Amino acid sequence: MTVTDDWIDRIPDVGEELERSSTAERVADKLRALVIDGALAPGTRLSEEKIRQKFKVSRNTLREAFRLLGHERLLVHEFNRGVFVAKPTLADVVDLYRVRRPLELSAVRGAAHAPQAAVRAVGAAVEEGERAESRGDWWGIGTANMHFHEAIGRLSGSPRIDEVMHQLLAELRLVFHAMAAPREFHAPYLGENREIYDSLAAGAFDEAADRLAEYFDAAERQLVEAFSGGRGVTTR
Amino acid sequence: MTVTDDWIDRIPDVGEELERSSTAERVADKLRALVIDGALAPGTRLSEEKIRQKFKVSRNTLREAFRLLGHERLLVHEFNRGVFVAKPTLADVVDLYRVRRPLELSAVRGAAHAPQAAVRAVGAAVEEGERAESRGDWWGIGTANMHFHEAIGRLSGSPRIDEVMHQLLAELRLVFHAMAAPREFHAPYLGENREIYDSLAAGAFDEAADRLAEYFDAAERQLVEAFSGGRGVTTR
DNA sequence: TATTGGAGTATTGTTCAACAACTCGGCGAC
DNA sequence: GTCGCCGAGTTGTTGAACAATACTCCAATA
Repeated sequence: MTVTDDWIDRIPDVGEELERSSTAERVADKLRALVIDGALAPGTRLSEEKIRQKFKVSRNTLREAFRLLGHERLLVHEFNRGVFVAKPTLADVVDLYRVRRPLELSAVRGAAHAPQAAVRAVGAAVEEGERAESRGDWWGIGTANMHFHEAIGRLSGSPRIDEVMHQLLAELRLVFHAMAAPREFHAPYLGENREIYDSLAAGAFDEAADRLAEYFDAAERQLVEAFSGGRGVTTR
Repeated sequence: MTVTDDWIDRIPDVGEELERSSTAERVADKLRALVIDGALAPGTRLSEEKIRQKFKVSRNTLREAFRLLGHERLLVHEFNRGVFVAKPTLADVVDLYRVRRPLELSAVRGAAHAPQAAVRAVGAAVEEGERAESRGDWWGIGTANMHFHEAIGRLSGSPRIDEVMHQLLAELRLVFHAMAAPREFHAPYLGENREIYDSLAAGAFDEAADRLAEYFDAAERQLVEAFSGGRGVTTR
């Protein structure tokens, strides 16, 4: 009411930042980390009672957390039987790539409209991977690879695509746990990631997309092979 | 044991069919229908106590249902404040199309690999829309349009894409409730849907995709307009 | 020997009641 | 007109209870 009053409009929308989290969400976060890091092997049954004791929350809250992770497909809820760590099948692997392909490719092809910061984030993920390799951190290479593809998805500037990508990649980590030799999987793609990024940074979007498409073909083929040959076809 | 024992392998995988559903899921189904049909206007607050009385379930079960619908983005859960029927903003509309575009277009472009039944389902949705129009059922036209695009998504043969599409379209119904004149929105596109299908059925996949792309541009433009001009920019 | 049936146990599904933590609106002090 | 406080109402979380279902083991049977 005094002199100017429109400064309020210039404050950059703090919005959701100060979200407090519910207990269920925090429990879900912990559980998610355990699943993704492989501490809980695919197929493991999560007993309500035992987990409840570990986390010291009520059964109801725990069940809410289970629901959350179920929606992310990291856990599967079988009625009256309990929740299990998801155990991706060959069909799941193929399906994951069926979703990633159109989303990531279109993100790259339309990257002309993406902000510079988003492109740079892709580069940062590439470097993260290279650093991890130089210190022999194979799990770090995998993480960096996830970040790389997450950054690519972010090029499209869509929160919903971000979320879908995030979920898909979390599921993919499960796939790695379920397959035969996860250690050597990511390293070969470090070079390709850099090439994709270089094309991208140079504005050669279609070229980057073509390279990415090749990556998809190769990676999917390798995964399918690991599943069929490796260590028994996750019978399920 | 006796003569032949492999008949068991020939039984066509009854699998998931006989899934029993939890109470929470049934409640979620009812609520979803209410939201989609517009019985609950966007922005409405859903009091736990009142809904609980209506549905005669416990508060815990109800909260589980809320969580489910929250994940579908039909409800938004504000911590310590309650759940509200989602109120899509202009940004949401744009985002929805950002996701639909790559998914549906790639589904159509790759429809050569889709089974005939999937293509026929697209045609069935077209006819469903034409029937609805002939009897002046404008809401039915909208439903048929949803089915049309859901069928298109199904061309890609990916369960995950199916699920994403289903959610996106449910959200889109919310958009219609939030905008100015939903009645007249769908009818103009009936003709285009048929053309897209005809191209598809004729095996002209790229042509079908191009038509679909035009549809996206037009529909998004119209929706954005309805949001900006119509009845105040859903301030939020 | 292999299969079926059933009792008992463990686990999940759902409800209920209680209390803590928080939001919202109003009222009074300044 | 702003600030702070109080109280009513709602949500968040817990714990206990009971019903419904699945799992295990053992005996009966063919």
